[in-house]
Amino acid sequence: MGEDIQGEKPTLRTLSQETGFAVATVSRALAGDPRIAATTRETVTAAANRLGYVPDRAARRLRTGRTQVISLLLNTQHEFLGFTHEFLSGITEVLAGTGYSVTVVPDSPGEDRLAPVRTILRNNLADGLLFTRTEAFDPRVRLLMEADFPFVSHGRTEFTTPHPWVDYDNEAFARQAVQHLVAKGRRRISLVLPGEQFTFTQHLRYGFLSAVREAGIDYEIVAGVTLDSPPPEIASALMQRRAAANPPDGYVCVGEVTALLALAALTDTGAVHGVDADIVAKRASPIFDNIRPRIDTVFEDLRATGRAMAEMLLRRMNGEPQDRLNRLFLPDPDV
Amino acid sequence: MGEDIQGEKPTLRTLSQETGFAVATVSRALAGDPRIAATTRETVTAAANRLGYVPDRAARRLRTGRTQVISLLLNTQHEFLGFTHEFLSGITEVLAGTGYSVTVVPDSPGEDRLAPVRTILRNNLADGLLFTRTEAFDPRVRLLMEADFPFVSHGRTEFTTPHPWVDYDNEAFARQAVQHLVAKGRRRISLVLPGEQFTFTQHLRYGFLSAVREAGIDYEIVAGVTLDSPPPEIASALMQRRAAANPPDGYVCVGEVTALLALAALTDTGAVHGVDADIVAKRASPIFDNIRPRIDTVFEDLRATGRAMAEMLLRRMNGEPQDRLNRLFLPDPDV
DNA sequence: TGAGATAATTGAAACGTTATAAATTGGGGT
DNA sequence: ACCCCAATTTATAACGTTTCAATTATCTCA
Repeated sequence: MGEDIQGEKPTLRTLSQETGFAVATVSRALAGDPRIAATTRETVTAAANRLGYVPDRAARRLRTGRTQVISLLLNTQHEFLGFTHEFLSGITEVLAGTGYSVTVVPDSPGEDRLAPVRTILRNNLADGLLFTRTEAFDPRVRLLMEADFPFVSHGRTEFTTPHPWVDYDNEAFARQAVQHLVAKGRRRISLVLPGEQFTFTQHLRYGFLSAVREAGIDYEIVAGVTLDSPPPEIASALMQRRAAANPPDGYVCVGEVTALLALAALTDTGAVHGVDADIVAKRASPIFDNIRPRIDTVFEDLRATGRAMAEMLLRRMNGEPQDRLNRLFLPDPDV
Repeated sequence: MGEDIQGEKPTLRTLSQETGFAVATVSRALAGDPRIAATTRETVTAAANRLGYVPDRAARRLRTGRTQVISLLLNTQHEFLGFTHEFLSGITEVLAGTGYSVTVVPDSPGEDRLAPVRTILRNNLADGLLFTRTEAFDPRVRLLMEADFPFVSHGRTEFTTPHPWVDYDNEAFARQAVQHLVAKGRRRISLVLPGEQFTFTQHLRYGFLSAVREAGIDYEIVAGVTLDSPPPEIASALMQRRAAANPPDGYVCVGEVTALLALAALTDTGAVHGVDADIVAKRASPIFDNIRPRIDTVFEDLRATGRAMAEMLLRRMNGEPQDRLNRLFLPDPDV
């Protein structure tokens, strides 16, 4: 491999000198333009490989306006312990080798959620966008659709215009979790919901309510806190409830942290998991395998989610019709 | 704010027409060149603000060769549950507003660890690099030093040439953990180490060994597995040991997963934490607050680590002498 | 008053690529 | 032999920025 240290980084001009063709010809040969003779394309490609030519991203970007960048809005709050890691791994896995790079942009919950999107649009910082924690009438979705900018949301919206999304069937999860608890004989099931603004909160509520009603059992949705409340607040809400009369005997937990909080609340009030109450949790990491007592879980594969979103974004950027680009992950109970 | 939709994106030429100065003058005025009259600078800056001018990254990059990008090698294996999230949050926190963006590059453990670095160097994909899991004679460090490319490693090396790094004092952690267990009366302490190639493995071993020898107690380093082994393998190694004669009565756990495994091993073999054995763990997330029984922990602030690394990289890129750019985080025991 | 310096500004080139439009080549048909 | 057309190739401009070298305006001092 007598490659590099050749001196300078090879450019189209280098290839032009090397092959004798003009720069423009070289460019089009590498682009696979059918108007360039097949023999020429071969010659040029061979030279490019030999010299280790790689197109300069800045130059291409300046000329074409395409950035070869995909941005991910990284939310600072997530209920799953390995959310960022798994999700990001899935995304980079798909994008490796496509020439796209992934930039991470913080999406602080307190601040204007539109600001980072505006910056990206205005300054042309990316060719596509991925984000999570989608709201029913998410302003980011509205803005991106208006701008006709490629994106995939993690979570659906309630807009009538279709757009690409990847989601997990939280309605089915909630329903199955309740049914599982009912099968264990539980008669009063408790649920902590995420903030009202998120679409998946509605899905969870609907699945939960329809299942408890169908089973004809009692239920309660913990008031005053959401999944995003500080854990101590959730803990104290759960504890207070257990201290009162007629505490729940079943918990549906939408994430790992809440599941641990519920488990701790049981333990700390002298209740025994499996006897006085049961927990069903959605999880994204394997840690529950190592937590005692074991609690029943449903796995949400966030790496696969990241992969699906990245693949879908690539297809969207390739111009596929938007209304086909949707994917709903169904719960795969390991309970 | 009568900004945008002005039609076209404002460029230096727009500002030139707007202010009457030449493009070159506008450029230097915005750069704060002292050879440009103060009044001119004001005029130009005002116009830039009014029109919402933002320099085009591609053009600047093409011209200057600087990418305004910092790359993070994201390892797929980490012992801490929120490693990626916390670390990345710290980095983006510091880089927000500096004009640098962060790209994430996968660093797969099985593959050549140099490959992504080579690509970044060769294709000029970034101005600086951050990475973790540093080895004693890390080939990435060697390559980057040769190329005189700015980077900060998470973890030290054993090269004689100094380079910027941020590290956690794992030797002190191991020592303190042992001392804590000894103070509780424990006499046979067990440790699972990371792979031998990592520098911090040596630090952990040294701190551990010197503390147990000083205390004159027994110890064992779990054989056949490392922190990166699949959790079931670690679990079975721990279980087997507990089933044998004279099991350990103390565990030093370098991460959260191992701590949970140790706890599960105790529970599953009928031993009681706090009675038959104690665990001290390093943790990076608050989840242990919610795990019962409570185990003693030492907190490693990975968000602060990310911040420190990003800040240090900025300083390195600004030309500060390398031998000053080091930071060792000391364990802050909450035990 | 003007020479010589200093301050301020500017034209032009370049970074590496792609797209447009024009130029060249080689046949085929008459 | 000549013209026309298709097949290839090429020169050129442009994307938006920075910087070198050159120009112009302003000032200082004999």
